[in-house]
Amino acid sequence: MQLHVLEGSVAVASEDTKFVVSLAESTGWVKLEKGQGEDQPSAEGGFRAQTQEQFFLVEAKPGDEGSDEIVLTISNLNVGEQEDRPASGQGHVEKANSTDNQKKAKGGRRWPVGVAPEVRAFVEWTAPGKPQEAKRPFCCDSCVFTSSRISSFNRHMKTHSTEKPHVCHLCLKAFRTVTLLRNHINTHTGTRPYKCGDCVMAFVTSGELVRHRRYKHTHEKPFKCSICKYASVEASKLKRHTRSHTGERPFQCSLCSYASKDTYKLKRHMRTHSGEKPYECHVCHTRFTQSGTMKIHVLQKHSKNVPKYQCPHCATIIARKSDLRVHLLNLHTYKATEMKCRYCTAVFHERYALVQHQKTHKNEKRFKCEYCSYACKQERHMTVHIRTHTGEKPFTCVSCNKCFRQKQLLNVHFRKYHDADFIPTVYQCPKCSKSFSRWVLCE
DNA sequence: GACTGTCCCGCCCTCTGCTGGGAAGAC
DNA sequence: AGTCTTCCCAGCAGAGGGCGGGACAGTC
Repeated sequence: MQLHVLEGSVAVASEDTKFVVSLAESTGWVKLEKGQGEDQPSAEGGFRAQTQEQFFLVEAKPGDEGSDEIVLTISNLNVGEQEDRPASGQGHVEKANSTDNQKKAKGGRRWPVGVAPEVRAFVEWTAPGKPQEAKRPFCCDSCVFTSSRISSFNRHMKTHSTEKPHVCHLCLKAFRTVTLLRNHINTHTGTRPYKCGDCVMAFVTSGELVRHRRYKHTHEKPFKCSICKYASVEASKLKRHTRSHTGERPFQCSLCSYASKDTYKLKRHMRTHSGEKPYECHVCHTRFTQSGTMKIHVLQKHSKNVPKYQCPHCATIIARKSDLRVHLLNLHTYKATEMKCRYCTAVFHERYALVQHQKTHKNEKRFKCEYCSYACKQERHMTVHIRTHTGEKPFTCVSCNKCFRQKQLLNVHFRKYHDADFIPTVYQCPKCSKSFSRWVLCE
């Protein structure tokens, strides 16, 4: 008996015979088990909607003696395609670090060597209990890929291969397809076929142009955050944004406890360990770890018309916005606890008001002598003045025991009368040329 | 096979805001 | 002279925009 299997359907020799396709693991053969398949796809299953038919050669043999089984060998008629293709298991191992949707290898059956991927896909598709994914019968056993077309499936299976036959003659980098190689070579030559109609930008691939247009012109942001209003042009940006909600920090510093939400921040953070300062001020050649820091430096230090920030509550002008914030926090924030004036009984809840109030005491001669009308601004001056009333002279000369009310007076006395090296300052009047011990201008 | 759109990773940039050390002035 | 306060400044992290480019699947 000879059967052929149309893509997505089973053609059988007898109209009233149904078969269950299963794998004989020990031999690598595929069995069609006769007569158990009420829930199996029938020949009338209706999967003939393909434009391109792929044929398999199915050879039938009698099963074990006494059994009712018919053993079929299914082989791909497109032998030439298969011969160049490594076993898919190998491809799966190579692909283990590939993209997420490619990573999720299914934990299905172990296929013996020599069973063509198409056969596996078809058998998987017809396996008992397998939900019928309508019109996508070709399922990769190394990942979640499914396809309705054998051509797409065949092409997909090559992604599990390491074969990259198309090599760039400029940098020797290899690619799986001509298209990829061509795009790559365009990056060498600067060829940018996809030009933006609204600006001068041009790109190597159409995808880059589409993305550019979304960023710059259409502002279409298809990827929307389910938690906040954030929306992005790219899925990766939404993924990065989502980490600000989840707190996830996948990128761990190897030298400290810091972990970042994206690779760039980790790279930037590593400069704090290496001491690298890649940004140099073109004027004073000071180096900085971040470009933004340097930019602020240049603006504040080397630019005319430096922007200043006026405090909305007082006349203070501050160079940096962040410092204005500190100023507002320190001086203009309401404090529940009362702040008392150090000179009087007034109380305030805002530090700025307190400081302003205390300045009103600044020129006050708050210290008044209880013996005379003398008044002064500082307590230490009053202390000295009080001695004129009490007669107290606490500073005594160690050489002659003469006493003084002020330390400065004692010092002057000591230098003048007991210091052999003392040379008195002489002030000469420019008019009469007379000499004086202190500055005097003659009339 | 070629074209196209999508996805993903990576890189770099800007803007923003917080922090702490140091200088300078006030007290 | 010592202490306190304010401002200047660089360091550094958070968040997001924009682009480069490789990989891959759908379609013709």
